[in-house]
Amino acid sequence: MKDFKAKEFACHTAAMAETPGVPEPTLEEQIAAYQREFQDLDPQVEKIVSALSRLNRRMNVAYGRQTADLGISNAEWEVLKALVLSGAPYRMGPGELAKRLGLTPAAMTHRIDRMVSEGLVTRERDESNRVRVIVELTPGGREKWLEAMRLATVFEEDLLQDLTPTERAVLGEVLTRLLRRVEHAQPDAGGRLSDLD
Amino acid sequence: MKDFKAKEFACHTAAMAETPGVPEPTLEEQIAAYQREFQDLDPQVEKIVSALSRLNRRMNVAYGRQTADLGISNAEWEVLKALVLSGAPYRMGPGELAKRLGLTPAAMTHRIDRMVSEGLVTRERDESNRVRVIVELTPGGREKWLEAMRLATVFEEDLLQDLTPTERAVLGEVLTRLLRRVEHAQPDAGGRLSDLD
DNA sequence: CCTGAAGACTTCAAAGCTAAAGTTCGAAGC
DNA sequence: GCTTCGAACTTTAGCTTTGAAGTCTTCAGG
Repeated sequence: MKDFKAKEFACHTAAMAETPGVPEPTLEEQIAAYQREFQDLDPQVEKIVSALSRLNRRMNVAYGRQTADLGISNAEWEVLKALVLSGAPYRMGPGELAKRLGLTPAAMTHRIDRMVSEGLVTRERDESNRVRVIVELTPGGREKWLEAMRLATVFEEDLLQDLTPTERAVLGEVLTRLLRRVEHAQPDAGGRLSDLD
Repeated sequence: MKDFKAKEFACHTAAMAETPGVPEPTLEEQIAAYQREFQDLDPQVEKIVSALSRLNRRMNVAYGRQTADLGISNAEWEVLKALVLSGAPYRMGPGELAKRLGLTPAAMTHRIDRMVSEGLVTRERDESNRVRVIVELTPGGREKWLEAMRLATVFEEDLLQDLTPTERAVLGEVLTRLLRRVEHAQPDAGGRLSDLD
């Protein structure tokens, strides 16, 4: 099952000292700094963009901890997710997976290697077309995904807990609209850089 | 100035074919798949979370392209940003920078190496305390940041263009509230995984 | 002074990713 | 039937980042 690294940041080496000198700027402080250094900036726009970015980062950290607790990495969770969402027999080719996750086929090969050795998926040649390879989720892999999902949904519900039904509806609608806008302006690949839908 | 790689994804090798067989699921399709595979899931919550994540990814891709056009990487842009936001003489120590960006001191050392060789920053020992090192933004580095900022704000304004003033206000307020909630629940480090405030 | 301890970087080996060059299999021509 | 092209992985070389082990500097005792 691999060594399974601690996965908790901020511990680069044995001791890392809390560094009282670097208090990490709040969102408000940061926006003030932006305005100081770059005059023609709409603070409202910057607030939205910065909050969105920070929020996403925090969420990824939270997901990373949860999956780490389950003994899988965030990278592995992404693969499990793609396979589960593909439905039914939970099978995909490495190339298809690579495209879905936004990484190169080479990286996919290695990632699958690891996951096969951990029993999360199986890899075999398609006998009806021996150029193809089939990656299939194992029951254990599916169970891991379910456990991760249970943790994730609890976290997400908790995160949105204070929002009123109206706020939730508006937030969902507005974000979807923004997403459509970028996807339309940028129809190509999804690229890398933190996926985790 | 380095080779300066193409930086355009989706071109893993010479030809990459548009792959008509993998249409990339829409947000709606994906949520439907989630509900199929995981019954007790609130579709509204999932919609918000997924849209947020996808939106963030697209934005990072957009930022990456813009900075690439300027001849700097996204990683370098983050360093420039931290230095500019620190204000005044635009100086920070490598350790401080590392903490701010959420990477290890080792990675910071290498990143600074590259940026020094590209003339974006200078590195020298603090003569009053020779254990410390001072990284200082060069005028050229500051100019790069300004150019990147100009592009970024144009993109951001364009992204939010369709939102009414009310929607902008609500979105900013709600996102800030969510951010406060996670930051409170998770006061520690910011971790890695796509920064880009 | 000299020594020991702690702090702030840097160096080193290993992991994971990308780009580019194989490798293998299937399908279309001649 | 043999050859050539193309598709779908895999392998190789080079980078960036991490974790752990130095190196250098400062400071507190003895």
